[in-house]
Amino acid sequence: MAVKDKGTEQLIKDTAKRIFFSEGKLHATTQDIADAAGVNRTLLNYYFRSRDILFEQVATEARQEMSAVLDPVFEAELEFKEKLEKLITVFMDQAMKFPYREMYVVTEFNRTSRVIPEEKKTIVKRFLKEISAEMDKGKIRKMDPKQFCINLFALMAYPLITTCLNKSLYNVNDAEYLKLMKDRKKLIFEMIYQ
Amino acid sequence: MAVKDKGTEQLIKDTAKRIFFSEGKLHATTQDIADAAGVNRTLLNYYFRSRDILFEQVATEARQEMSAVLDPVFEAELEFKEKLEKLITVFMDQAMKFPYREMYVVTEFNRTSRVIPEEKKTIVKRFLKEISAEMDKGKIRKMDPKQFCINLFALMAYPLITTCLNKSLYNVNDAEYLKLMKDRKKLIFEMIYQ
DNA sequence: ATTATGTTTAACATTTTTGTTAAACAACAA
DNA sequence: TTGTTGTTTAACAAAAATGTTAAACATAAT
Repeated sequence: MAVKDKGTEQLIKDTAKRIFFSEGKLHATTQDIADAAGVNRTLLNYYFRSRDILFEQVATEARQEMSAVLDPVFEAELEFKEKLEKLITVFMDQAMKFPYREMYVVTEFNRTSRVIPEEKKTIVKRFLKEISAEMDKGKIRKMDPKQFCINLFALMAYPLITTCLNKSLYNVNDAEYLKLMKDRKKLIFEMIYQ
Repeated sequence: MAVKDKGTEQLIKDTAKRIFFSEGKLHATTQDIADAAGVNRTLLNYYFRSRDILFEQVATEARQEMSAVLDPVFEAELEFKEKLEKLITVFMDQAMKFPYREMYVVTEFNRTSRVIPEEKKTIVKRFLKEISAEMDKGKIRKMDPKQFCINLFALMAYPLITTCLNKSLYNVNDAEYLKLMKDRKKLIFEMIYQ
């Protein structure tokens, strides 16, 4: 019945991630997750003690996966232009796979007002400096570098957390919306980098 | 104790809206709402029969309020440039007051995959045509009009649903973030209209 | 075959959240 | 006063979600 390859513990976590981050059911119950994983609900307690711990663990891994993918790009020794292109590609590929992960992190953050680790803030600060330097060079429109950063992430993240609404609003099917999202990579770059 | 001016029923709805849309506690319990309103929880059942009905009613009003504010702008007899400026001002003022209303509508939409009324789709179609015409005039960068629309709403909405996260990430206080958001009105316009 | 170990299950217990009822209360009219 | 209406409350009931326990099960080591 259950796929035992990677072990039940991993299966449960993967299922929880799928339900939360791919299907967007951010408030699924332990029973929902157990059913989707094809295991007895008790196993969630056996492996994770409590629902809160499972949720926290999954959320932490979500943040870590996001960092694991983005940090190397932020810290890469690349020209700003290349870094920006890379960032857009990497972020959007992730967000297309887990359209609700971003939203989950945001809502969780609102709920708990978690503290952002200094190391993360340092990365952001360095990126803001790079943006500033690029503005001085005249490569991008002059503005508060924070605004540039906010624009960038807004353009990347929002269309993916509103996928469902947009498909309905603009009358496009899955394939067409996927194409729109793929096209956005180039489009976003052209919008913010001149 | 309770402010009885507008009646308890209205007080409960207003409190629910505040908790959901201003404070972002999208999954507050009936007890949470009753406490915040300073009334007995039973009153929520007395006035609304069930939690679901209260939630549905509040969600419906949220959509109506959003429409009441946005539709007149969409349908106004204005030059595209003026319409766009107006739209940005109106939408962002609303979103600053109820930063989570947008997110609530999105998550609710994901959960229930509600059908969007034809009348709403018509408004969107007309707006897309206006965008198209403006591109032909060379007033805005050429692209799929849907992409233009997606960009616009992304730039307006996302920074407000990530307020909490951004303040922490960029080390800015409430006042500074408010200024950033106010400045965005002009900035967004300049970004998408040349 | 037996023991030991980790895994899974069913049955039960607890907690949290929601819904119902009947009675108390206040304001007002007859 | 009494009755009427709508509002509020406390006590209770029910449902939903979560957590615990002990026993069954499988597998491999002794």
